[in-house]
Amino acid sequence: MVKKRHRITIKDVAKEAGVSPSTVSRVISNNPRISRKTTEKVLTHMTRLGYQPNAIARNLAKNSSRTIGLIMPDRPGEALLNPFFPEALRGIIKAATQASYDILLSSTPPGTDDYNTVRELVSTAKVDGVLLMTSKVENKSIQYLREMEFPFSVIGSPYEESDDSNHVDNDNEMASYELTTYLVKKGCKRLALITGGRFLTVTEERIKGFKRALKESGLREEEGVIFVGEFSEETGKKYAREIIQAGREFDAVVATDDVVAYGVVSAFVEGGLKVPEDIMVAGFNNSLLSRQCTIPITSVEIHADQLGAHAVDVILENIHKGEPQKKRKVPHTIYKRKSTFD
Amino acid sequence: MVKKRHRITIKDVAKEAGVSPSTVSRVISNNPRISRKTTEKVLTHMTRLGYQPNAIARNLAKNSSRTIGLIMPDRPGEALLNPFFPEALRGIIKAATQASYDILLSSTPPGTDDYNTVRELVSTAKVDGVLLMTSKVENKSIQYLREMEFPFSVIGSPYEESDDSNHVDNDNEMASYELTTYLVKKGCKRLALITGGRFLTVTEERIKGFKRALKESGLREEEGVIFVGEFSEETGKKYAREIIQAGREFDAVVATDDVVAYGVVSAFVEGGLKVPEDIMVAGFNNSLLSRQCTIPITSVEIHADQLGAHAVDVILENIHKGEPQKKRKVPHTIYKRKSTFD
DNA sequence: CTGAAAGCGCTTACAG
DNA sequence: CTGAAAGCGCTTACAG
Repeated sequence: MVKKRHRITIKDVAKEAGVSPSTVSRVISNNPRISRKTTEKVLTHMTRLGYQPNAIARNLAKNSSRTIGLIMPDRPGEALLNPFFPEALRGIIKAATQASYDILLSSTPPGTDDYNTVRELVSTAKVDGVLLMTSKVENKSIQYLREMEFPFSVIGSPYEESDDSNHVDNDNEMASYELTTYLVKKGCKRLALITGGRFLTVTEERIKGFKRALKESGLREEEGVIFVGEFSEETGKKYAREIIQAGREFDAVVATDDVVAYGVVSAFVEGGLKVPEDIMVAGFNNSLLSRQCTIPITSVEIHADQLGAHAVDVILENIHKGEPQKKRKVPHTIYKRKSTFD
Repeated sequence: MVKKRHRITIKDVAKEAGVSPSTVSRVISNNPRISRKTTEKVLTHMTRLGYQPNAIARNLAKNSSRTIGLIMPDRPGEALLNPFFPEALRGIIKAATQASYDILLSSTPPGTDDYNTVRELVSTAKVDGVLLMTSKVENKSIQYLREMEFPFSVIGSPYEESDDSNHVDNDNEMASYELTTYLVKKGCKRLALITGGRFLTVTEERIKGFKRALKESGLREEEGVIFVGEFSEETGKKYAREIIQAGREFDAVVATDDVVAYGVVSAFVEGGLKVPEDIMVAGFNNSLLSRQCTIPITSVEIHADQLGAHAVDVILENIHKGEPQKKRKVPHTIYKRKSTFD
């Protein structure tokens, strides 16, 4: 049941305005061949009747949905830990709205593969393009989308060596390089880098940037030590304690995420070290934590909203040009806080 | 350009299976009147051809989009401050997916009114129901949806005295009551409540619960003092300092949000007070901050995911029954942490 | 149990 | 500049 409220259609408008539905349709789509006079007449009746074209019918006729399918991270818990997700979403929505595209939200039930969701969206014609926020490594979805020549984009970077078209990411190598260089300029001479898993592209890139910074700053490679861990406070604490106990005289730690950096700072403070006086600490993602903890932590803002907006743009270009787009890099910003002041 | 890849349709399947499109359609929708034999034959060809019904066409024919329009908070910055938003989203997606509904994401450009977005979604037939996550107070959208008898739901509570059907919220009065009672049982005898603006329903409800707890615990009304502020760290610090300077002997502070509670704790510590030994502090929302700060803060978990899931359910019921649904309350959980241990 | 036909509300060659 | 007609890919009374 619910309202049987006669939905007013293009025919109603046509009748009222004394023209054919074709003409009304042309007015709707701003077809220049319609005379001013007719256009105005039709418009008058359209607004008078409060007419809005039925999007579904239009989509069917035009064989396009003007909708982008958004595939969310499969581990939603992760999304809660940093502001990345909602910020990216904001950028996505803004860019899509601007282009008059809608966003269809999909998520992959835990344990399931993105692939099924993506296939469903594509094959049911619900969307004109797919935006993958998922960081799944082995990505069947991307492969499928390429094979179907279906417009898409991915936030993040692909495996090394693989095709990076349609990807949107920060320049992680550069960010790591700049952050490290900044610390060296502050006088640090022996630096530790705590990364996430080696299988992540971002890890490789940050290591590269870290090493390049040391080299270009004239430090020997041995002055930079790399610790591999996870995106957790525990990882930070663990390596910080190790650093203290080993008595290795580090004067700076760069952590791959603020949560890790936070763990590092905590353990140092507990261990009697002063941050930043004895040792400096910096992180990535400019999270709430980095700003609000007792010793605010210098951190790299990755501009998640821009990542999202660019990802939308890539899809739109892919749609319009009919071919994959070059990888896009989004600039970062380093926020300097107490943890690296002297 | 782009793939002209002949999309396979119901006609293709019909031809291959040697039946009419009507029959294929009935197989798709599990119509029981089709013989087993025919059904199987059709299914075989469907899977062989990899056929998927075109959702747009189906929606047009059925005059339903099987889509819920999600209206996001208009101040997205706010969403970043606590895990509410992504968690609610998770619940929404889960519930919608389960019912095979899609989620269409909309946001209101800053400064604009929700109302326009809502109107557009409704009048273009893009959605079958609208879920409002916005906490806008003066809500034209709700009024409009009611007038149109269009299915919807709202996360949050309406103004006092106004119609609360289709709303989903926590029992804020009860949560506040329980938290306060817990503190009194811990031995606290003089309590402060720091709230958000008085114009918010949630504020009124928390005040009620706070007062009721004092009364039922046998404390006089004067033992409970209410401070009105904002959802900010500053508010917390300001009132904490005031409390210290005035020398008023409080032994507990309940803050309406963890950020506020965090501010309170910081100011107390700076002022030489010990938490929880000298004074206990508790907050709401069980945010990352409450768990990870130096002195972890007791906090009320509002189960945002459940709020989201229930909001979807309300819409679905509204759709099926064709009438507004009763307000739903989602239970809360108090997480006890160091800030209230003795 | 199955099919032919009309319809959902638009768009767009085609013809004038 | 405008209209009649066919079509987008489904669904669903109606008839048998």
